[in-house]
Parts: sequence; C-alpha cells; structure tokens
Amino acid sequence: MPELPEVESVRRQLAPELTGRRVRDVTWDASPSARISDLDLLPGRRIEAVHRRGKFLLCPLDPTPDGDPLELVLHLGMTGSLSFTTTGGDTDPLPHVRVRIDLDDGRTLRFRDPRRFGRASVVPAGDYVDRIPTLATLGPEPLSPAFDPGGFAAALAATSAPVKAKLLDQRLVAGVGNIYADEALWRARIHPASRRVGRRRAAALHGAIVEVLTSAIEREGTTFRDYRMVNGASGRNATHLLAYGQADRPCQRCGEPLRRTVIAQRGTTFCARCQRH
DNA sequence: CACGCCTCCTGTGCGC
DNA sequence: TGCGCACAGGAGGCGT
Repeated sequence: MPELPEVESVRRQLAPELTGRRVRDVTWDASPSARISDLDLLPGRRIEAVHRRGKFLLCPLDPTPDGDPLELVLHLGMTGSLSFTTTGGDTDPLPHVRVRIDLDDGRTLRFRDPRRFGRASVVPAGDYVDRIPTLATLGPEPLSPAFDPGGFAAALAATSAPVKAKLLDQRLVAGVGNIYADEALWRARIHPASRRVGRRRAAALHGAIVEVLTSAIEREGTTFRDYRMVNGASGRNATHLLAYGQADRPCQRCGEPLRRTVIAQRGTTFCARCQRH
C-alpha cells in the first residue's frame, strides 16, 4: 500500500511525536509469518529519531545496558497504518492491531495491519544484510542526489525485465510502488512492458519519478482505503492520478481510453497510443 | 544471477 | 440475499 510519499507523510507526523520518548511496554500478536521479531528488546529503550529509507521507517534507539545500539524497523506492507491512543486503554478498539507500543507519556502507538504483510523488527543498528536483505540492497533514494540520470540509465540497461518490474524491484530506485510506477511511466511516455529504455528515455523517466513523488508528498500521499496518516487524515493525491486506476478513462494527453494489463503480477494501467515500447 | 510465477493474509466489490 | 471470484498500495521464496 504505502509507497514512498505515504511513508514519508507518516514519518513527518510520527517523528515529532516519537522522538525522545521511552518505551514502557510492548505487546504483539505472534504471527506465524515471522514478520514481527525481537520486539521484546524495545521496553526501556528511548527512540532517538524517525528516519525513512525507501518504504521503511527506521527508528534508532538508545544503546542497551550492554551497549548495543538497536533500531526499530517498520514496514507498512499493503495495509499497515500507525496511530496513537490517548489513554492506556482502548476507548475505541481497532480491529487488526498487531503491535502496541506503550510510551512514557501514557500514549500507545498502534500498528494496524489487516493483511499482515507489514513488518516490525528490532535489529542491531544498521545490521540489515542478514536480517532485512531488501533494506540492505535498496537502490538510491529518488529525492536525493544519489539518484542520478546516468546511473539510472545504466542500471536500466543492465537487465532485461519489463521496465515496470524494474521500478517495483527497489534495487534500481527505492520507494516506488504500483501507483507511482504507473504514473511515472505515463508521464515519461514509456510502455510499462518495454524492455529497452535508452539514455534519453531513462532521463525522462528519472525526471518523471522525481516529479510524481514530489507532488504526491506535497499532497500527503494517495488514499484509497487503508492508508491514513498518523492523525487519521487521508492523503489528497488520489484525485490527481493520471494513470493508476484510470482504466477505460481517456488518456489526459491523447484521449485514447487507457488500458489495463498485468505486469510483474501487478495491475497496470497505461496508454497504448502514447506510451511507446 | 536474472527472471517470472506463486504465496503470504484479509477484506471488499462485483456478477450471477 | 448469498456465493464465488477477482482484485488490492508489497515483497519473499523457489524453480528454471
């Protein structure tokens, strides 16, 4: 669900609330899928910051009495959301709350996740290679100088999968998901199934990715159903989508009805007339 | 290693 | 109204 703009919008609300807070207690439902791990290390730790890398939220913690620096890693998966209770008890019990983190100010941070695709783990700070391989191999942050057109073009040229699959892969560029992949490819006029993207078109796609992510962050993300910010508000980007979810509606450039297909097992909407192979 | 298919979960909306 | 199926913002595992 949440892609980079949604996770960044959550982070911006979460950081001032969590930074400096100490964890009093943690409860979670032990799912068989091991996506929740080592949360027993949280009580007593202080949350030093809330960072984002791709679609991951990273919360560095103060060192344990043993001196080990730890990090809380959260991933919202498709349907994850975070919110606070004001009192210790739940006046309004939410369904599908998987993790509760009780803080030293009396509030509880709740991690709700109906489909259980999200993740919550405590790891030794920065130790991702063995524990969270996708985080270890994440591509450059698209809104940082590390994401440059030349490197992006070279990475696109190095493999032969459909360009949309490469955008979803997270190793070429971090944080792009199904919505913004369709939006960026539409803007750059590149067919999502194209396996050849040359230097020129790579530069156009690079620019389109930066644009769609930047404007989506300004609108605090795209809400369909589950995605909410920490304060419960919806993002405002849904009405600005030009490709994702717009199948059968006219292309805003050429008027051709947009088509839906499946690429990399994901629903994909594109204009067969102005997005070229 | 690259690629592509299947799976993990739960809920919702649609056609019949 | 009820049932079954397709589909949903992500990504991990496995076979080729």
